Amino acid sequence: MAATSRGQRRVDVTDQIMDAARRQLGEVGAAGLSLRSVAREIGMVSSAVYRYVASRDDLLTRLIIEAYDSVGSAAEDAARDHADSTDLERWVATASTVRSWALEHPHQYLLLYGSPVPGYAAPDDTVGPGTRVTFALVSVLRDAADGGRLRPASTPAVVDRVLADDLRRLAGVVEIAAPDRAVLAFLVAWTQLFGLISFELTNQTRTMATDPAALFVAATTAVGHHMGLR
Amino acid sequence: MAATSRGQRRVDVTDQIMDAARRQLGEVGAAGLSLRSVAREIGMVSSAVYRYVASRDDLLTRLIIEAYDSVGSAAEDAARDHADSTDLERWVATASTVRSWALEHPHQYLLLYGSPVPGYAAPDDTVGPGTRVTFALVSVLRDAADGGRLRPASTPAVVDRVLADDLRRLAGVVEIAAPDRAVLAFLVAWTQLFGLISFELTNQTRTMATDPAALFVAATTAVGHHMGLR
DNA sequence: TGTACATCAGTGAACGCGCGTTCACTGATGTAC
DNA sequence: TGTACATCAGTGAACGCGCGTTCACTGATGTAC
Repeated sequence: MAATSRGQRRVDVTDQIMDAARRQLGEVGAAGLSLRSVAREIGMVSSAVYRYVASRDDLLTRLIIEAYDSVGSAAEDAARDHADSTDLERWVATASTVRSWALEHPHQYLLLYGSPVPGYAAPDDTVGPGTRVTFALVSVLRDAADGGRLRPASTPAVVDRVLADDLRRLAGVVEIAAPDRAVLAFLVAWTQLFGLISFELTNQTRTMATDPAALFVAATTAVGHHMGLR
Repeated sequence: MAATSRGQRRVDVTDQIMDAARRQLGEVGAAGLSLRSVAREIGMVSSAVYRYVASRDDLLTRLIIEAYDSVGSAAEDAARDHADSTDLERWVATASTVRSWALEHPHQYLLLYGSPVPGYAAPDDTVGPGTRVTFALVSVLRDAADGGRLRPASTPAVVDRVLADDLRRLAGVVEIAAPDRAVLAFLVAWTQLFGLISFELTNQTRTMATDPAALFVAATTAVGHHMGLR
């Protein structure tokens, strides 16, 4: 019996394919990723990779799920590891972890949060993993709210009936007991977070900050504070 | 003499090329845009478009500049048209105009603020037009500051020396006389704005808001208020 | 106003490339008895 | 333990496609005298 059984070899080769795909994603971006060049890289004939992957779209889907799980678990870890810090510090730490992940895996980040890949429609399997980061971020707010430590700033109430309903519904979905304006502040914080990361990655902030990390921390602290975290 | 002189015809055909390119951008995205299909659409042979456009990259560059100018002037108009409103209303109006433009031209927006196009590097000509939107947004803050109407919220000062220098330098570049924390708040507002728009366009907020415009206004109002606008 | 020449727009063929996907095949690895 | 058969991984050729870009060419539009 060989040291590598048929089953073992199958997972090894699948790993090789995913590794190569991830590497190529990092070089040419999602739109340029091709099965043929993945096959070439691991020394296989192009038709052979069809034994492991159903199609190019299937490969993209796997990369997406993998990436979502990767950021997702990084964020979850950060939130868990900072359970003893102040709420605000914990928020900044979790957000910073998302940023670090993005800087380390720029193309994977852009695969998730950049332009849609032309001709590709993400299947429903990607939705679940996609919510992990957001839930990790929300958990910081929830714990603060549950602990009665939330001090949301009072902002002008431009929240109409429909929006108020949405905010309350959202609060229910993520199971937090926080006032509307805290939920709204979370949405602000959430979009600001990804907006700044995206701008950093696409160089829109190029000339702005000598120390981008410091800017990120300052911005994240400000919105976290505004959300009511202390 | 023909009604259409050689010179006139030249601009007509160039317009046709740009129109077709813009349309195709809207269908296949920037990565999928091809000179050959643009030529096909306007009933020309592919080599003929090289009389009007130096290369595919050149076409992309023109589309980018055109798009930057389009959002830029829309934002400038909005800021000008609301010069008599309150600062906060003016801010929300200008931001909403950017959002509307993005919803009307999603692929042009993504060309500017989505993932970089693989194999394409934007030349320096795009930098100038690219700053127009940002300057239009900044002008709202500047006018409020100049009028002595700015009431920036006090946020925890996690602004170290290096960042403070950057913020002061930025304030100089955009010629506003506002405290560090207002400049920081502007960067928050600016990234939040584009972050939310990007999330709307890529459907990340799909299930969240019944009325996305209401959410946008509420969010923009909150950050505008936080920036010190009233 | 008419002629000679220069400029320019558009043609069609070609080069060389890479892509996703299918299919009949060989040979090795496993399984049942 | 040995043999017969089934399963599976990988091969190589092929299909049909679209792409960017170059080049020698024709014929029409302009310009100078």
